[in-house]
Amino acid sequence: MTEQAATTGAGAEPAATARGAQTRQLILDTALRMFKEHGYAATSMRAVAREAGVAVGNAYYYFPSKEHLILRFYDDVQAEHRAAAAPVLAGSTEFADRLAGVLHAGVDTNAPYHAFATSFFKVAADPDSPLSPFSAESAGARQASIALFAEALDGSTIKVDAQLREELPELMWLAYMGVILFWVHDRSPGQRKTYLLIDRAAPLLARLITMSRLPVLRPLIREALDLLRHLRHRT
Amino acid sequence: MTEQAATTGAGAEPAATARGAQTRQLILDTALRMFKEHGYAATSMRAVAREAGVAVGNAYYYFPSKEHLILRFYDDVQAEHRAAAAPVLAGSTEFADRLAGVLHAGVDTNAPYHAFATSFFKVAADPDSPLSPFSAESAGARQASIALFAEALDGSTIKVDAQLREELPELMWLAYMGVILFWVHDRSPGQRKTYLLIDRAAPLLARLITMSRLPVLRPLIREALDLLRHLRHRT
DNA sequence: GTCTATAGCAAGATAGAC
DNA sequence: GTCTATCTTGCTATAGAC
Repeated sequence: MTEQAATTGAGAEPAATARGAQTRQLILDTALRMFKEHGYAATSMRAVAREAGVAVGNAYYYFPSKEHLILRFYDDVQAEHRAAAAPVLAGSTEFADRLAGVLHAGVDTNAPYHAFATSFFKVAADPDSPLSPFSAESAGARQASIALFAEALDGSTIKVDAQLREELPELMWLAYMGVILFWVHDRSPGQRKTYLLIDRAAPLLARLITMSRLPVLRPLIREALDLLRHLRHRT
Repeated sequence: MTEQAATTGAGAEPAATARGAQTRQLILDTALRMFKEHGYAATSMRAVAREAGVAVGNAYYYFPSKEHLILRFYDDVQAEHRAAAAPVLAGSTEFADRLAGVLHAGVDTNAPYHAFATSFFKVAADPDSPLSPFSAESAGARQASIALFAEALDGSTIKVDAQLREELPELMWLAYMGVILFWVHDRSPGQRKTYLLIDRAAPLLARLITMSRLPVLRPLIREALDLLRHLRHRT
């Protein structure tokens, strides 16, 4: 079992001594609890500090900004995601099952936070925010997540066009982002529509990927991949 | 100049008397000018009020929040989209050209404001906000936009599977939302990557849509459409 | 290296008098 | 409708204690 998700390059948040680590954890836990209870926007740094029994300055000593509190939270969720996905990755070699399983696990780990996920989703939507899934600061968590999808692909028996296979883990991660986007907007009880989407779209994608080697589709796929490579890099 | 864009159901912003309407317009014009000059974040409500020669409270009397100032602005831009798309819709019957043309027009009209478009985007990304493109309140604007894509489709010579054709305008609009999402994150000079995406993805989509009638793809398309119908309605 | 206390800034937003 | 005064909040600064 992999213990360590790659850490976000979020910058040093001091925790040299044991006492320091404890204080930092206290602040983080307090903040996340309050976020869950009252939402992100409605929870002020002053309130977090008061509730945790520390000075405001102390909170800022450990976390450069309010948003960085959530960044840490992302890391935790990502680590849980991998753990939650482990069973299905050990149990099936069917691509559709493995993909659906990892997506399921992703939504499951986020489920307890659906209520306040919306309140900080708008923060994550800002391209300039370190919270953006595309930002440099979240590169660590992103790479760890992509690696999880690579694992889902590699352990499957699906036959994939060689060029497509190279890009597929990142594309699967993109699909995951799409699922999260849907999930955030999903108002059905228990977000059951999101699960419906996963369970029915995964086999569809598996069939489409299998068909990627057909002569009719291959040139289309190749051109799409070429476009993707042009678009990927910044600037 | 088009007076009325489809209104966002953004709520009443008082303009009872003639003088009131004048004051409101003054505040709006001043704000938009300053946004364009210095960006959204760098323009404070105090500065807007001072520049317009009114009190801060007065600005808030007409606009519930700083973000609502942008909303009004966005309405104006939206109105330009249809006008900007008119030439290409009158000039070609090729589906790829028409789709690319409408998408181009959409990005073009937004282009001058890319720098502070992210500010609006943050608000629109919040599922609870009436400004969300998926919200009930923005249904009017959304339908108008979808109608524009329906026009792009109907005026083209492309052959489409009957069931797919029914859903295609909405799917094209969804693709447009995706393009905007990409555009907001696009840091390349002049957002040239967004134009690259449009110009190369549109022909690809056209080919894919044409192929939707092939026996290999048809069942896949049918199932995807069935899923789409299950997911569309709220709750 | 940790942590407190307090003061203060600029900004978004509001209350209530006129 | 319009103003002034005030509140709240993210965040910074400083100075010092253990």
